[in-house]
Amino acid sequence: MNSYQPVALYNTLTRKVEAIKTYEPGKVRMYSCGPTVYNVAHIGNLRTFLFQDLLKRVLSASGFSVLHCMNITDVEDKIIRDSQVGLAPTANNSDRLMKMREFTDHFTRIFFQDLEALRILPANFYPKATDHIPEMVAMINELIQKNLAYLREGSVYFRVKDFKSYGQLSRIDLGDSTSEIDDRDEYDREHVRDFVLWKAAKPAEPYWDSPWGPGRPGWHIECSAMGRKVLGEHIDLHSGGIDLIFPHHENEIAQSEGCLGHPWVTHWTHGEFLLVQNEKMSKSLGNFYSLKDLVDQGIDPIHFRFMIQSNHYRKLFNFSFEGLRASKASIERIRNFRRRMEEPTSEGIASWEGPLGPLDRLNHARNEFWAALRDDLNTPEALAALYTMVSDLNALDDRVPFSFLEKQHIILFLNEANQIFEAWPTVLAESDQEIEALVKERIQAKKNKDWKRADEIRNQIQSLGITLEDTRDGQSKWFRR
RNA sequence: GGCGCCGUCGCCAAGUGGUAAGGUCCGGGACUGCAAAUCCUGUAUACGUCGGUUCGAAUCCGACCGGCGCCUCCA
Repeated sequence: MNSYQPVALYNTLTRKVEAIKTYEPGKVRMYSCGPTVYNVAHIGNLRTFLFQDLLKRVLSASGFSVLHCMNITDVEDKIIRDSQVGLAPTANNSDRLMKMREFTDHFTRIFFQDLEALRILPANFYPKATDHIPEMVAMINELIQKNLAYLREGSVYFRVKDFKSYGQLSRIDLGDSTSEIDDRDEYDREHVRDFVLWKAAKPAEPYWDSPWGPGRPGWHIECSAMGRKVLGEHIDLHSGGIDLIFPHHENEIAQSEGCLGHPWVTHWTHGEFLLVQNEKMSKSLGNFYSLKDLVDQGIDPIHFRFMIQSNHYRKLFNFSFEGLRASKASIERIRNFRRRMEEPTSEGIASWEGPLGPLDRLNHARNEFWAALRDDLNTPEALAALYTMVSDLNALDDRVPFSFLEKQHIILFLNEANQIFEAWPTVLAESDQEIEALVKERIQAKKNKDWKRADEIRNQIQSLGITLEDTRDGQSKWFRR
């Protein structure tokens, strides 16, 4: 039996922070709404994926084994619109499907590159919608048999009024029927709230054959069908951006629970938006930065990762380059401290005796760090505990140098924390013969009080991305930035 | 119009009833050939405004102001 620490997380379903309950002890089945691959992801999308990464890492570090499934939406209106450009009106369906696949493959590749650059842990499964048409068709059939769906002109719709708990997640009041008044619906549904499960194909659109004629799945059904196939009939955790609460997640619940006849997802969790210049980012507004845009400006993806991870996932966050600089400086502080702990210990340094020594302070910080993360992923508070420890131990080490053992314990904790933040190295820096030689030459120049030559060498070394630090004993340390 | 979120030091941000964590930036000092790193240090009488509840409120209640989101595709 695994031992694990409870993790509390805000549940959109209950609007409360509550401990994650798993269907199977110690094992979290987690489903995340992934990208719609009709363009490169913008940094707002990436914030959501970073939130899911944070959640997974905290769960893993707390002793849970996480089975994670993230879908790739590779069929949808915009994908069809943008992928069919250049095809002759007479093109046949297999050409159209192939063209669409080429189009989505391109953006899917970029998506995975972004995940890698941001050190987002891969999911166990990345099912694609177009690979699961039969599963979706089967699920729609089930809903029709249960009288929760109906056919209209080659399309199939979910009958919302017959799913009694509809609106439980988004708290939408179905009693408000004013919206029906001006209903002049293009799809001829029974009710405006009804949503499409299967969309009849229009001319010159790629399609799949179905019992209801040629068409393609509606947007919501893929998550219900693939989640069920991959993770089963009881999902512990389902996550996505806050905008997916309605209608997407509400509709997923309707479809899945309509079929299963029992609750499907225990814990729903949603990440807040990222704003840029206090405005919502969206692909349709065209005001978005991609990760590549940042990299082209010389920004390290890790700095972006850290900036996002140091803010609470349920709070609106305004992206700024100033914030990025602050994040970079914060990371440097931790890296500097880590390097200090790696330095060799002088002869005869013993460990602290009595209370309030470095290990006591370390343990205090460690407890606060994990408690904050396990309390609804409170990263700002977790990092505050870490920074406080860094300041505290820097000052203490100035007065009473740490022993080798003490430093080793501190490094272990930094490695532990890095399992979440992935922002500082966990291995010793490598050495380099050429740099070593230049540093020796500079030390000699310093001894000769040849400051000009000493500064020359330092500039040369710095241009290689290396920083020098002179020490009291006339030696010099160097490391890569 | 309906539902909901947010407003804490220049910037970021924790704290949600007991008397304002932390980071960053900027200034002063120590150390230093100069840097870098590190340390020390620099009045948040104060949490959008106004009222209320309370022995006590940034934290609860009400009103108002400001910003934002969802209700249609959206991370």
